[in-house]
Amino acid sequence: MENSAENVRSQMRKGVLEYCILSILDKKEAYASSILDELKSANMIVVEGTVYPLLIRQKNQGLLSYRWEESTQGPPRKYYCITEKGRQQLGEMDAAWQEIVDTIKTIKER
Amino acid sequence: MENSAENVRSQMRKGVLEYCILSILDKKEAYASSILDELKSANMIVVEGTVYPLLIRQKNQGLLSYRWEESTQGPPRKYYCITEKGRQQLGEMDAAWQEIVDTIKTIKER
DNA sequence: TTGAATACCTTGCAACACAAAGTACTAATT
DNA sequence: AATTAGTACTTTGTGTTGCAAGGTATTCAA
Repeated sequence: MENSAENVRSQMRKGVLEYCILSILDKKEAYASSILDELKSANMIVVEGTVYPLLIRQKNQGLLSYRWEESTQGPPRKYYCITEKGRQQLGEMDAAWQEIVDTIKTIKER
Repeated sequence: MENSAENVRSQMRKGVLEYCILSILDKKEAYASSILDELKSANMIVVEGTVYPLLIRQKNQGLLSYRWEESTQGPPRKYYCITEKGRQQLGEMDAAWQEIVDTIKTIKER
């Protein structure tokens, strides 16, 4: 029922992943697999079944748009791109993140 | 369906709250209402319905123990205290938290 | 005895991450 | 031509979490 170390990380990822993905797409458009690679290289382990539904959710909320692009290596890719609304949301997330970081610092330092 | 700013914060709290509570109890024992007050004063808005079940969960996992203490002002208080196992878990959470903070820094700086 | 303050607890719901399985396209083997 | 490996996208079901809303119980003052 519990894999302590991994479970701790999994729970902390909640809500933060969405922030990571918007941040990645704020720099340049990308498709799901490449986003997965970037997250892994930044030490954030995630799986497909988490990222795909998340991208669809964000698209349905109007935070992202996408276009199909042919690939010479395999099936076509769905390139996601942040929207204006997505940038606003990202701004809110930057603030929320900073708040949480500060809160924990406050609690720890007391 | 959505109160964007608040919802963003609520989602980010997931998994982090547990960390905050263990951190607070690592310094000194406390009862639920006083923990709520400390969280609020550190800018982490939470409600009773969140904290009580969380404390019970952590107790059931053996991370906390408690004792009842009479109060001159109202009903008796349930003072929670971190256990050895709780301290170990807290150590893992410290590492997990640092990892996430670093991950986001990495993504943002690229 | 009524009300306010304090403190604890429960129920039902929505959001999220994950495991596991499935679909579909391309290119290199066999 | 058929099979296999690689790439990419999608869906279903499960467990965990935070929250709103409501409830129980104790003490003390008006």
